Amino acid sequence: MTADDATGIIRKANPGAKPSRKNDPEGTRQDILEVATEEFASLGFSGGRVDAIAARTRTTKRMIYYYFGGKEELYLAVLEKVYGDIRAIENRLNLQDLEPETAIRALIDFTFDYQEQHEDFIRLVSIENIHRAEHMKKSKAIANLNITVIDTLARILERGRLAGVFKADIQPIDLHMMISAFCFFRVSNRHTFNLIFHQNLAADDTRSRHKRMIADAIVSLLKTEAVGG
Amino acid sequence: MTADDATGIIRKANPGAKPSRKNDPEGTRQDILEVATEEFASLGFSGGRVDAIAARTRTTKRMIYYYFGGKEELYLAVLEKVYGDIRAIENRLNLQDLEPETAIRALIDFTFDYQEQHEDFIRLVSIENIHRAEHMKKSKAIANLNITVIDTLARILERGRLAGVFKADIQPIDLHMMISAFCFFRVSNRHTFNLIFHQNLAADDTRSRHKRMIADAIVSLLKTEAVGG
DNA sequence: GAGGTTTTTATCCCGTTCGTCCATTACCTC
DNA sequence: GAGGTAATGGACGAACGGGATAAAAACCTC
Repeated sequence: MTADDATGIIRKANPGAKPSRKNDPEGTRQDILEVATEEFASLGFSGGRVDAIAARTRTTKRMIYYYFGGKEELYLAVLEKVYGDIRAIENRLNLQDLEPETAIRALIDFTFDYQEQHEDFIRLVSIENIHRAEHMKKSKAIANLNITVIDTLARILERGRLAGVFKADIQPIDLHMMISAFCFFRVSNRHTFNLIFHQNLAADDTRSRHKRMIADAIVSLLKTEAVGG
Repeated sequence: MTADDATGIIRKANPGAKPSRKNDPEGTRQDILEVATEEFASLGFSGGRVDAIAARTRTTKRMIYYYFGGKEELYLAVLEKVYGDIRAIENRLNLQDLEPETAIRALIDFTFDYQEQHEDFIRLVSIENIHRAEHMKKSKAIANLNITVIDTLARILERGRLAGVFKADIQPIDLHMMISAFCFFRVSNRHTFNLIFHQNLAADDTRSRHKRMIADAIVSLLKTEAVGG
């Protein structure tokens, strides 16, 4: 195996000579981060291998330590990236122009689709919970993330109550938890669930049925007067 | 450290002599299984250490291999035990004498409490999903488990529909998924959720509020006529 | 183009960890 | 109590895996 094969990239054509090196700090960093995301999401923190990550990048293991410091810091960087992504998108949601019920349904729709399409995110969150969020606790970036969903929900609920469509007294965070729980579980637990109940939670018809069911459950909860007790 | 200290158990008093050994195959097996449950639930399959398990049993690592064959088989035995436990309890539930709504609320109540009280189970299920249920797939014991919850739910739904209290057309498995999702998420994701939203999902008042909310959501879903679409 | 800094490559190191080997002790049967 | 089987203990091995070291190549600045 020649050096050419090992690196896989030669940017200048310099026949007969050693392949020249091209520095690309940001590219290298991103490359590592992307591969690490896959590795950790797929195998967990303990299961993920630094050597395996290095092997799939176009660079070497040394660069991981150079840019990130170590396995844990790399994992944390991955975590910060995926959390940053979802918050950024959430913050761009604009639901204030919609009718309360429509707004809630739109938010559920978004959450449902996002979670379904970002299995890596779901897996990383699950993994982090297995670790009792011990890594996340060290992250200032995640602690400082601007969470607007709760405010968004609070305003929708308030408008709904004023309009008389929402009668139940539900706290925004609780509502968010309920929506997340539904959407998250379908993805996070699909493997054991499918196996035990002979289902296919990834199937199209199941998906649309579930989406409707979840939205109906939330909406009917909000519309129903508390039973009291 | 003497041999006495190392084993921790001397069943016969034979002063001045080596402590005698007592064979206890079933006890040894159970001992290992219990410690392994804690270890794997706490640290995951990759994170769990065979040596650590052995150290906390009253026996040695050799016995793990003698009785279970290896790390993976031990982990599978743990999985089979906890799944067997919950199914056994579920199968003993008797909800057919209750009014449909009361029965549903009782089932939710049970599920909620069981999940909350069996964090090890929740964690092991999460862990197994991280592994895409690859270990569980190898288990005949789990595949052959008798799942009665779905039948129970089906009968409650049917009775509710006949009585005119339940109007929505919901499939038993979907309903079970929804209930599980709620109850599971609160426990499985509590660490990241608490951190991000500055909550305490383990607090008493949160717990009872959530239990009521979940039950209300399910019940109002079932009682509400489908919106159609 | 010289000097210093940043980025990169190649190789080595040592603690950890799963699993095994072999000898020994308890137990059961006749 | 003799002989065979089941259960147990303790130490050892070999591979793995995270991380470190040293040196070279590219890049930037003046």
